[in-house]
Amino acid sequence: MARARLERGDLVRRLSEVFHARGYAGASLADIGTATGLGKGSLYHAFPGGKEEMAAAVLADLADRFADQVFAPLEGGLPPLAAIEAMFDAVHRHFVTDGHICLFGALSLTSDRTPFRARITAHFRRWHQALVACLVRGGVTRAHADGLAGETLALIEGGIVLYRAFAGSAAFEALLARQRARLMAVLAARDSGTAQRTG
Amino acid sequence: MARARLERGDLVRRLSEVFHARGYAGASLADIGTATGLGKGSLYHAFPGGKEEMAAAVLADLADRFADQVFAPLEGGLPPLAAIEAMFDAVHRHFVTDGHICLFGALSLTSDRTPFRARITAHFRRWHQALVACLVRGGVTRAHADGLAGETLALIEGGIVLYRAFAGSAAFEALLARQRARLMAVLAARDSGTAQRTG
DNA sequence: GTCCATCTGTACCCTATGGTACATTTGCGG
DNA sequence: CCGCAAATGTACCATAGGGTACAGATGGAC
Repeated sequence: MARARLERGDLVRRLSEVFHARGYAGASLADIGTATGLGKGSLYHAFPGGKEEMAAAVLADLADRFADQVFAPLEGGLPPLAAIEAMFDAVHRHFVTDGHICLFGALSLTSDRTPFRARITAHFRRWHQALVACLVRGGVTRAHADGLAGETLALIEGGIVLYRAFAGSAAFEALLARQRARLMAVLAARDSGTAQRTG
Repeated sequence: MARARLERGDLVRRLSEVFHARGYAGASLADIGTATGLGKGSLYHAFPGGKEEMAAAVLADLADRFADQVFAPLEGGLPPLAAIEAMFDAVHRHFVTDGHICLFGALSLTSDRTPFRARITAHFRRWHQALVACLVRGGVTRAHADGLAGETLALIEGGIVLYRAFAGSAAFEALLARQRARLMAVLAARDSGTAQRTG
């Protein structure tokens, strides 16, 4: 069998870049062909479902990455403090170091009736729940954890908007550091039994 | 002269809804025609520049609204506390009551080289600066104000992402209330001379 | 009522779009 | 070296895309 020119992982990464740069509706097959160096034949061989399947693959890849690097630490047995540090490290690595975008967020804003709506909701819901659970394990009340988790997600997603709007990661990185410190402080306070409120 | 079927304001609002629902690239002239009830003739009469001019008009309208309802209170002579309340009221009204989206944020995420890049940057930069200036007038140090302003913008933009992802405004409204309270607390603390840190 | 600029719908144009068909190449298993 | 399935490029298709041309409708000014 003829070897594929691109490993599937690389191919999906290229696709991710195209959708990132042009948006789903804005990414034409010609763009995709240029970005991947592949003709339609190869693309439709790899993704018989066409553009929609390509985007689905990118989303699935993103979901996997998050499952491994973000959700697993939060949901797993790691101590809450370490889990949250791991989450922020992963987020920083993903969005700053690797220069990715949150395609979930972009698709969420872009179109009302995207075929990916369910995936988007599931992604954020899982992230939120994992973070809440982790904070609760760290001794935070559920109500307080709920607020903190929503705030954290919003800061990250909004940070990415500003990241792109300002064409620089400084503001985004500052937001990450700030929220990381806030969560650390809350957990530390709970740990030492103090009833201090930070929200 | 024949009277236009739609006031320009209404027309722009309809356009806003279409771009909101489909994204810029995803909104076809057919969609726009359906949403406005106008044929191409009328549309191109009102916007000779086509789709791009339509989107520019929507953005200009949005910018005007923000200038009036958000920037003016912050930049004007209003007491900082009242100005910030006004800002949150306007944001709530705009995004929740009126059900609008932040087209700036959506466009920011969607495509790298959009012709609206400069407008997007300008919008967020002005908002950020106005908020910083207002907080500084309220006695907050510039560095602290800078952090708080970035955080506030990110929470609002990220809140909109979650708003749409969860298909409900509850989380967004909670975020608004939370951040409003936080800024109020900071200003109140400064006002009473306390050195309390909240970030 | 007439006039004329404004406004509007329709028919049309060219291009780019997503998608298909298929002949050709590639390279592992034997 | 051969066979064969995987992988690929090219030519092609039907349609929808944005945009233009233009004839007709509209309605205030006079």
